[in-house]
Amino acid sequence: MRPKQAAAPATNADRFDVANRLFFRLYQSSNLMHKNGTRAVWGFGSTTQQWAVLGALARPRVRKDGMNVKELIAFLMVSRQNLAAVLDRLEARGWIEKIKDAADGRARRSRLTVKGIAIWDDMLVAIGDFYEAALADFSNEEQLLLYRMLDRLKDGLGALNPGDDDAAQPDEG
Amino acid sequence: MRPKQAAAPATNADRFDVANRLFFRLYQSSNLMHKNGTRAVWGFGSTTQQWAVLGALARPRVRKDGMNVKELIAFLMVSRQNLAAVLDRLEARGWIEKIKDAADGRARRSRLTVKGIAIWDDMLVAIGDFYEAALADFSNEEQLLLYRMLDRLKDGLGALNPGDDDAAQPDEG
DNA sequence: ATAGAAATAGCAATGCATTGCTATAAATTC
DNA sequence: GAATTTATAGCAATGCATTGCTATTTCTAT
Repeated sequence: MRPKQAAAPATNADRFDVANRLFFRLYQSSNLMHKNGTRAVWGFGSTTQQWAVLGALARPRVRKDGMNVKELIAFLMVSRQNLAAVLDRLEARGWIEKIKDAADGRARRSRLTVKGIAIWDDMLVAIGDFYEAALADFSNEEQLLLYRMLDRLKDGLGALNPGDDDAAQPDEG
Repeated sequence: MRPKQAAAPATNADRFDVANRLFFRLYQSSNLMHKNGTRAVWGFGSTTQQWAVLGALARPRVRKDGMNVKELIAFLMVSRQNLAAVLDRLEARGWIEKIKDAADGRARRSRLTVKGIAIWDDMLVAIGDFYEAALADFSNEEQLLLYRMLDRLKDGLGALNPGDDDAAQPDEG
């Protein structure tokens, strides 16, 4: 049973093979990002996951009032239990503080402290160097293209969630 | 202060922002891959990392004689200690066995058992479905493009390793 | 006011991933 | 033959990430 067209369409095996390599590269890239990224900010006592949280809280629109746990979970797409541990470490180090939400008595907002802001500003230099080195082989256009494809991949992977219909897309400013 | 050219060249801030979003999407995609991928093979009692090891050992060229720890570390790009724990779990479940290397008395080769091969064949169906669903929004050409970009990203991230000069690239057949 | 939903906190377990250290056995090199 | 390197194993610690469960406080809807 041959394909009808001579243009050599991808077989199921071909498709599986490409997808397999794709996700394997995702797995390897993620591990390397965490390993070498953590090394890049090791001098500050931080890790990649902590820098993700700090980066979320440092955004201009939320820097003043912080974010509550629900917002951070939606933004970072991690579990509540995982996030709580990271927030506890950041709080213990004095980089963030938990304040009561003025509007909602149940909620507590995590906000950068003065110390946290200072550390973050220093870390930004190391993070910038890390980005530059890791993406040295990519042009600006390619970086944008890769970002957009990873964004779609994230959406494709997120759509597989059974219950999580609240996959709201917070802005990223 | 306006840009000199009307073509709006990328500023340093633009470059940082794109890189920042790119790695954030990598972080999110990886988390989702592990979470939903593990759900996809949960019925078999497996996880994504275990399926990566099984997939490595199931390749035609190594299926008969297996791989030793050093080869697996180079292939999967994980630490020795992490791999040992995963291999122990697979061995305890009877999916792999550790045999003595005929050529090198120090080395032990991890090889799929008959049971492991049977489970892997079943898992392949679930994995194929997972791939299809996660990449439903991508054409064949886009999947190939994304794979190639992730491959380069992996290389860029791997080049940041201080000591690891043995970043040999094993084939993937 | 009462019931239900939502936001947080905590306990417990499993698995992944890293680093650092030591020890043993076998191969290689000199 | 002796010294070094290589491959594996084990112990210990830290951090990330998930799931499942319960409890408390507060807000909202009836």
